[in-house]
Amino acid sequence: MSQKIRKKKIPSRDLLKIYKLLYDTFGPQHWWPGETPFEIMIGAILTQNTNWNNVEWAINNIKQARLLTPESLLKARKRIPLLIRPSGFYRLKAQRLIEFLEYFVENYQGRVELMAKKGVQDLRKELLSISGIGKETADSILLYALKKPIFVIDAYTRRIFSRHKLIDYNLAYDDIRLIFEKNLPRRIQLFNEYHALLVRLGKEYCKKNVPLCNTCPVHNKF
DNA sequence: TGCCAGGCCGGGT
DNA sequence: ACCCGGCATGGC
Repeated sequence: MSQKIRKKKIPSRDLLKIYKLLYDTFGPQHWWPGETPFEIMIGAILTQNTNWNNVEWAINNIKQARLLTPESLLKARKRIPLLIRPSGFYRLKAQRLIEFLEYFVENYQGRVELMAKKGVQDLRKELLSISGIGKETADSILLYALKKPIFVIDAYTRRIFSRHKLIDYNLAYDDIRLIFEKNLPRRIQLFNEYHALLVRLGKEYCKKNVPLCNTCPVHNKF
């Protein structure tokens, strides 16, 4: 039997309460872990279903090859699979990177500031039209690279909130996203920190086959 | 050692 | 509208 769908909306104060609890527990997470918006974009694609350590390894390979710019990476497209090999699914991700790079260079000259001029909803549609960029990847790019007010949902978010019976695990991505966006102040920094804190909590306490332990800082707190 | 990691796509039902 | 197999490496 599947979990009951929560019928009442999650009150805004609950979401803020959880945020404060996480922030008080873990402190600022300084996300996204990348030095430039472009590096963040690359990382968002490479981290799909992949441990972040492997992604860092891959990004460092690109850096050491001095190819961490849209144009240079696109020109060296044949080297991409080998460079990003540690991040897994490397042939697939090489294709995805190339598709994104072509889009980025052709439409915005590979310049973040030009891309960021466009409205968030238009950008989201554009990103989602690229094969290999789904909702979480698009939203990560929008929030962390382009500083747009979009709340990123990931497996940890879904798992944490469903285990605490605040949402149905199978609720659609955008439905979960809108719960956060509608019940929180529309602030970039809040969206940034909240998602990062959820990943932090998830990594330490909410892995796939490990039930939430009673030392989880959120356990029985709301 | 098997399971997992900050998904996504395409084909089948 | 779901459901599933495939994609791949490295850490524990």
